[in-house]
Amino acid sequence: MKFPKNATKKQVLGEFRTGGIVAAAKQVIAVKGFAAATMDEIAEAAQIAKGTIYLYFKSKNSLFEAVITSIMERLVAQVQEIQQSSKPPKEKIRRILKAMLEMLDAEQAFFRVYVSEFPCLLPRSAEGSTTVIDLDQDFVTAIAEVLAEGMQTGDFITEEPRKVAYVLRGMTRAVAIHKMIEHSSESVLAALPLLSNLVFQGLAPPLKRAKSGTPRPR
Amino acid sequence: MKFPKNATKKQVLGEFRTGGIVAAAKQVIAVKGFAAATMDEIAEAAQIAKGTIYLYFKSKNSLFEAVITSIMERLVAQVQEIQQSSKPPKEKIRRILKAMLEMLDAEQAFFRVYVSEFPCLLPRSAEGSTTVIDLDQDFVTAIAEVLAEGMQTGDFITEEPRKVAYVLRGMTRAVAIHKMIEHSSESVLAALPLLSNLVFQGLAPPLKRAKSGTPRPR
Amino acid sequence: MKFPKNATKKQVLGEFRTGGIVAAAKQVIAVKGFAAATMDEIAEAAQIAKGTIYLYFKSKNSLFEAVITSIMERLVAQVQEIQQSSKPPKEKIRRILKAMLEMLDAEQAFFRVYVSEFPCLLPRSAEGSTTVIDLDQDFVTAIAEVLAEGMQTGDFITEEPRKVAYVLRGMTRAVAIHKMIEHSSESVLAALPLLSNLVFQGLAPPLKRAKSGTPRPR
Amino acid sequence: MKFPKNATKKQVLGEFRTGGIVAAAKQVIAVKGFAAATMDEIAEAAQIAKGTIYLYFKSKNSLFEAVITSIMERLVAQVQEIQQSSKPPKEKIRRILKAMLEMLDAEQAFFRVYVSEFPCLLPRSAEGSTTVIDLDQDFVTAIAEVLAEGMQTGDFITEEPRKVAYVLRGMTRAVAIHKMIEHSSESVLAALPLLSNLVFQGLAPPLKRAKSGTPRPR
DNA sequence: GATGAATGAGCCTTCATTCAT
DNA sequence: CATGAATGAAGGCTCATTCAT
Repeated sequence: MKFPKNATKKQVLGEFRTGGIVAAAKQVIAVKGFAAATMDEIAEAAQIAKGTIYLYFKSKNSLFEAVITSIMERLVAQVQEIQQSSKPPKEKIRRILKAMLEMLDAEQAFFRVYVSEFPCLLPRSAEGSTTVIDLDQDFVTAIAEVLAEGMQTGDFITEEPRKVAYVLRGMTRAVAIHKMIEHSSESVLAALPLLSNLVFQGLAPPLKRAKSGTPRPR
Repeated sequence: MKFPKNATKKQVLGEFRTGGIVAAAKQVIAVKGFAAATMDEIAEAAQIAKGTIYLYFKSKNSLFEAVITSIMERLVAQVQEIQQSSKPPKEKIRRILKAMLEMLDAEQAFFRVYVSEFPCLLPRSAEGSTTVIDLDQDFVTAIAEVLAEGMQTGDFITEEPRKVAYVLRGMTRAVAIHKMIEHSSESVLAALPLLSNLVFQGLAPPLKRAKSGTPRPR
Repeated sequence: MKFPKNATKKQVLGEFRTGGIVAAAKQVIAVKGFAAATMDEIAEAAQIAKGTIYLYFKSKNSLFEAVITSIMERLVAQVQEIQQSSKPPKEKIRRILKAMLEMLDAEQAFFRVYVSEFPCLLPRSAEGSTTVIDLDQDFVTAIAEVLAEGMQTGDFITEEPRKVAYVLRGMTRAVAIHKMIEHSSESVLAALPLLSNLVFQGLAPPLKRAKSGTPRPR
Repeated sequence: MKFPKNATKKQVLGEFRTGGIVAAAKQVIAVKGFAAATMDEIAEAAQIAKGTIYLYFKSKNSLFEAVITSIMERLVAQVQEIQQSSKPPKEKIRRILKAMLEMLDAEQAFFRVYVSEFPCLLPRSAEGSTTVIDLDQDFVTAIAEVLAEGMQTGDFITEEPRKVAYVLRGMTRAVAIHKMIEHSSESVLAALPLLSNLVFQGLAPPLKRAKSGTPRPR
């Protein structure tokens, strides 16, 4: 009666359910925010019974963690792939910025909450898993390593690559916030040249510029 | 029976209570977050009865608005003062960055929520006053005008000063997030050189363009 | 220092305050109903401080009792005067009906609650005084005695004068309810002929009985 | 999984709960009055958890509406059935009076509030449904039409059938109030002959009586 | 006496979680 | 496994009452 297939079936079904619940939760959270999202609404959006959610998630908080994780995992994977590729550091940074901006465009609806209530969830992660924090660390680490690499190649001047990694992320988020508050119709990705320039010049070794002339013509 | 003094006394007492409640709320929110902070806790922290809060604030939301406003007002005032001063644009930007970083150091406990749930509150502000949004707009506008000024003096090259203003703020917040997550003991203000450099170089007219004079010759 | 005049003054002032509070309470209750009327509103309507009410009334309930009493006292006085006058019974009943209808017109605003929540207050009267119940009893008794008198004169045939007294009152109230619900612009008093007729004919000794003597011959 | 039976089971359970809650609410309200009745007490009386009530009723007010409606619906149905029957008008009125008095006996406990705070609830009905007002209108209309019918048959003299309909109801309520206040052990229904007589004579065309003799023998 | 700021018990309502079916 | 009715703890808010001024 118990084939291996059966186990697989269950696993598949399980992942199917899990995915549907997470997707539904993401959608509801995007509209209502973390606190205001109720299990009833999520269950309805997922077209399952409320009790069923508790077969796959220990609690509301663990579901929310899964939601954030599902977004971060993809982004972290992309960034790590870029980091481990064989492009020059500046190109890597450009691609990372691009990936972040694209994610912000894609998850725009969810973003309001993603940025906003995210740190609020950090303490709660302590409950069960440290996955969200861990993922965030992986993300930052990947960027920091690209920066460190760029320092060795002379592309960047950065004494605190980790801190700068946070700053890069903060810059991309800021663009999304700008779009959100000012109701811009322009895509977040459109800010890529602006941010690239800012970063490349900003992190460039100052000597060259000092050599070539004064910024303020007179 | 009705001296001016009497009125003053009440006003003073009123502001005293208001201030105490806001301070208590700020503290509780800093620990628990907006949603999790309860009026009971805030009342206890303020050492008054729960009902008393409602003598000074219409609702939980309006109290939270007052908390955010109390922080933003000071920062906006500083930034506007800097903007209207007669310093060169770069110095203005440096001072604005400094003010933001100092605020983040001062409100460190509250910051987790300030950054985090801030956008979440924007829609709610519509309820009563538009003060929070308005303040935020004033804040961004002040920075954007300094950037615009810098563009005319040739210090900065920025086609979208407003968007860049958001980016500058995002960068300072990122430093606070870095400190928070990595549990750094270093002050947020310590990142001022890093950010100043990044911004000044990042926004500086590119060398080629600096050489050739006007960006768009005609 | 303590003249009799002083005492009088206090008494006068006391009654002045009491009257003002009762009037204010009546007005507020008329608009909001007993339960929804708050001491704050009453105080505001009376243009005094909330605490002052408690100098003259033990509690919200006792204030409400005073409000009802103030209305009933006048009506009871009128009815008793009519009862003790030397008019024929039918004329007395007519005048009593008129007095009740006029009261309902006069207290129209308050009536919604007077009729409505009045019995609800009866149990509460047990708290302090039995005045409201007592007044109501006096009222009913006066009418019942007129009916009894009319029975002796042969004007009415009523085996249960008390019960009929309640019915008469119920009829007048019904007219007020009709006006209230159907939003009639006609005065309640306009129903006096209708009610008089109904009562005089309804309570008149039946023809057969008048002729044959005993109602059930055999 | 989804038999019609299943649906029925739920429906049955739902009606069971609804009925139990309404019954419990009716009982609590009868003792405490509308305003003083708390959801806690009602839940306890219904032997369910407080939250369960909200599965079946949107709010305290809607529960109260359901309570009143549950009583009125039966009465209105009875009265309409009587009105549409083929009895002579006088018999119809007698039966309507009987139905009203029986209802008052049956709902004696609840009556104090039914009469009392009922008009107070009318404005609130506007919130959701107009059912309570509608039912009341149907009730009055049915009676008024019987009266109009009686006018055509020459049984009654009534220029304002609607107003008289209110008066008839007011008379029956008065009997219940009499019983309540005077703590009579006699049933309310016992007043049927008294009221019938009063109404039939009171509404009878006066000419016949004038013909057959003088009301006041001398 | 008069005031009105302060109190805190108590209310309605929500919603995460459970468990019998 | 899935369900969804039931639960009950907890929160925001009101308001009658008190008391220091």
